[in-house]
Amino acid sequence: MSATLKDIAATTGLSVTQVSRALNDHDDVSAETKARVRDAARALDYRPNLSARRLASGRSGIVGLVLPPEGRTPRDSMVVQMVRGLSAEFSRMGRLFVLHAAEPEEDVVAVHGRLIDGGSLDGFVLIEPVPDDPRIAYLRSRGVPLVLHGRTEDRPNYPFFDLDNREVGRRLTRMLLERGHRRIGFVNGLPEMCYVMRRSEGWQEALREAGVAPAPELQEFGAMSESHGALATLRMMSESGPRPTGLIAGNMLIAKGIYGALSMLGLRVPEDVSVVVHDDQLPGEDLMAMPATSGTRSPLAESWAPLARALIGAIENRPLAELQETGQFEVVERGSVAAPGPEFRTASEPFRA
Amino acid sequence: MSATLKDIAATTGLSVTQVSRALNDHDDVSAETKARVRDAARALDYRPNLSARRLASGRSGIVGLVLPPEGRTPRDSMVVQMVRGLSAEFSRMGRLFVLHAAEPEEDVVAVHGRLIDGGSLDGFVLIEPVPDDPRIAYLRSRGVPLVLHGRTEDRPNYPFFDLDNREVGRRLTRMLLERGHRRIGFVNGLPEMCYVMRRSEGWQEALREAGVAPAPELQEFGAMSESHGALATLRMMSESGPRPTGLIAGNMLIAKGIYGALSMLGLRVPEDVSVVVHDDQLPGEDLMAMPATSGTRSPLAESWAPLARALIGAIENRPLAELQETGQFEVVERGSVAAPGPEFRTASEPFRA
DNA sequence: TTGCCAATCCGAAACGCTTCGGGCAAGCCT
DNA sequence: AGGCTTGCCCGAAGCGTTTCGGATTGGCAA
Repeated sequence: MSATLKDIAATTGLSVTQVSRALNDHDDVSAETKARVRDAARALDYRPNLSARRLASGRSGIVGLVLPPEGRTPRDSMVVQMVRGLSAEFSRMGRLFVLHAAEPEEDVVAVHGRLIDGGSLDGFVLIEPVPDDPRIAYLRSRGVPLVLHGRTEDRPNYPFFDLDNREVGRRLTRMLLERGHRRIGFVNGLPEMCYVMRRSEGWQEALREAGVAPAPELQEFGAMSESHGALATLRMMSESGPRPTGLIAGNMLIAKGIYGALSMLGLRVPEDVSVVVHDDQLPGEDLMAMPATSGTRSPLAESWAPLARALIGAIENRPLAELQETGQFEVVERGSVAAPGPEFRTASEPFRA
Repeated sequence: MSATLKDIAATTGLSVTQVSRALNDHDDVSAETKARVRDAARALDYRPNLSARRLASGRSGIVGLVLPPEGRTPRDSMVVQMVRGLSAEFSRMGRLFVLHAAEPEEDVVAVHGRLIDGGSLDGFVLIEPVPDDPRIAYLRSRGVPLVLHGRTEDRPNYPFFDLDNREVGRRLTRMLLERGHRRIGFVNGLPEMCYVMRRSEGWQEALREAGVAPAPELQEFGAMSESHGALATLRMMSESGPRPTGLIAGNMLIAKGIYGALSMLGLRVPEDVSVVVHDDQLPGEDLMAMPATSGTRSPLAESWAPLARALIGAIENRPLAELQETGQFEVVERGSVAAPGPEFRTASEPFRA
C-alpha cells in the first residue's frame, strides 16, 4: 500500500494535521516546514487517497462531462476531438475526467445529480447549451461549479468559453455587403442553439447597418448537416422573388451542402453566387477536400483547453472575470466572394431545379 | 444531503451494521429484515456514498480506459460507440468511468501507473491488444484487475471478451471453398493485431482441410481501411499466376475498397469474383449503402456491456471462468458468393489495370 | 439440566483525510 | 509589566461505510 499522511507525520515528527495543511499549502505552516513535508512526501512516494479526501472534504478532484444522448450530440469526430482535448488538459492538471454517456431515456439533469452525490464530482463541463438550460439552474442550485462551452446570454454570471458569435455573424455578412451584395441568405443551424441565434442577430445587425432589411425567408434554420445546407439552398434559390446573390454557411458541412446544391443548379461560385462560411475546422476526411471558401475561422479544437482551465478555476473559487473567455476568430479571404452579377441585382423569375 | 445508513438504521430500529449488511445482501440477515431495510432505503431515497464505501473497502469504484493516442486508434465513430457502451454499462453498475486520452508522446503504460496511484482506479479496460502487450504485464504486476477486448493468446489467464476469430477465418474461407473456390485471397488487417493473426490461421486451416496449400501472396496485411482493401485487391488481381476467384475482407471498410477496385477492373460480384466479409457493423453512414455481402457478422456494439461486466467481475474477485466470454457471430448469405467461373479455374495471364 | 449450534443481531474499530477549536511562544504595543 | 497580535503547531472529532469479533436468542441433542 501507498504511504499515508501518518507515515509522513512519523518521519517528519509533525502531526498529521500539520502535514495535511502543509501539503495543501495552507498559510499557517512555515515555508521551511512545507518544504520538509514535501520532501518527505516525495521520498515516501506519497499519493493522497482520493476517497478519503473526498469523504472528509467533499471535494474529489474529479470533473465530469455528460454526453447528451445519441442524436442530440455533435458528429462523432467532434466528440472524439472534444473528449481528447478535455481529457488531456484535465489530466495535465491532475484531475480525473469522468465521462457519462447519457442514454436516450435518461434525464440529463438527473444524471448530473446522481454523479454529484454518488461520486461527488467537483464540477462539470456543459456542452451544447440551450436558452435557459436546465442543467445550469440545477448545478447552481446545488452549488456545483460548471463551465459552459458557449453561453446562454450575452453577459452570463457563470464561467464559459465562447466565440463572439454575434460578431461572427456580422463579419460574415459584411464580407458580402462590402462586395455589393444586398440579398444575403443565411443557412444557419438549429434555432434552439444559443450561438445560432447570436449569429442570426449579427446578420440582421450588419444588414440594417447597411440599410438592408433582413428578409426572414433568407434565413434557414436546421441541423448543421450537409443535407440541410443543400435543401435550404435549393429552397432559397427556387423561391419566387429575388434570389440571394450571397450565402452564409453556418459551418463547413452546410457549406458542402450549399456547394452541392449550387452545382446541381448549374450555378458557379463565386461568379454566380458568393459563399462565405464559419469554419470551426471540424475534423473529418469528408471535409478535407472542400472548395476554398472565404469566411471566419476559429478552430473548435482550441476551445477545450481553456474550457478545462476555466472549470478548474471555478472549482478553486477564482473570480468570475478570469473564468470567462471569448475566443478569437480570424477572417480569411479565399476567393469564394465576388461582386454580384448584374442579372442578380434585380428580381428574376423563380428558378426551378 | 442525501440519507445515510444512520438514517435508515434510525427509522428501522436496527443498527448501522445490520443495515449495511442487509443492503449488501449478506447472509446473516433475515429475509424479512432485508426487505424492511430495502423499503426504508427506497423511501428515504438512500444513495450510498461511494467515497465512504471506497475508503472503508479499499476500492475506489472507478474504472478507466486509456485511449491510445491519435492514429493508433480505431475510427472515431467506433470510439464514440465504445465510449458510449462502456460508460452506460459502468454507470448502470454504479461505477465511475474515467477516460484518459493518451497523447502521442505519452507512455501508455506509465499513464496507467499514474492513474492507479493518483486516482486509485479499480481496474482497466484494455483495447487493441498486441501480442505480449506490456499493459497486461504491468497491470498484473501491480495487481490491478483488467479486461481485454480481444486476447493475446488462445487460452489466456486474464478476463476478456473476444470472438473466436480463428473460427471466423475458417468459416469465411469455407463459405468460398464450399462453392468450389480454391484460390481464396484474404485482405486482412494489421499483422500486429492479435485477432488478425487468429483469422489468418483460420484461413490457413480451412484451406489445408480442403487440401489447398495457403499461398502467402494471397494474403495482404494492412490497415482496416478502404484504401488498403482497394490496393490489396489490385495487387492480387494483377499478379502473374492464377488470380483469386474469391476474396475475404477483414471488415466492411476493406470490403468497400475491394468493391471499388473490382469495379475499376470491370469485374462483377459474384459472377467474376466472390466476396465474403466479416462485418462488425461499424457505425458510419459511408458503410450504410454497401452492396449486400455474405459472410460472418458480429456487432461490435454488443461487446461493450459484457466487457464492462467482466471487469467488474474481476474487481469483485469472481472466478476467471465467468470472466472470459467468447462472443457469437452469425453466418449470413447475401448473394455475393457464386461458383467460380471456368476461366478462373486455371491460370490465366496476368491482369493489368 | 447443560451444552452447543445456527440464526440474527450489534458495538466499535477501522479506512485516510480535513478541519475546528484551541495552545504556546515570541514579539509588539501601551 | 500586562495584554495583544502573529506565527506556528496540535488533538480530536468527524465524514459514511465495511467488517471483525462478539452477544443474544431459541431450539435441540446429550
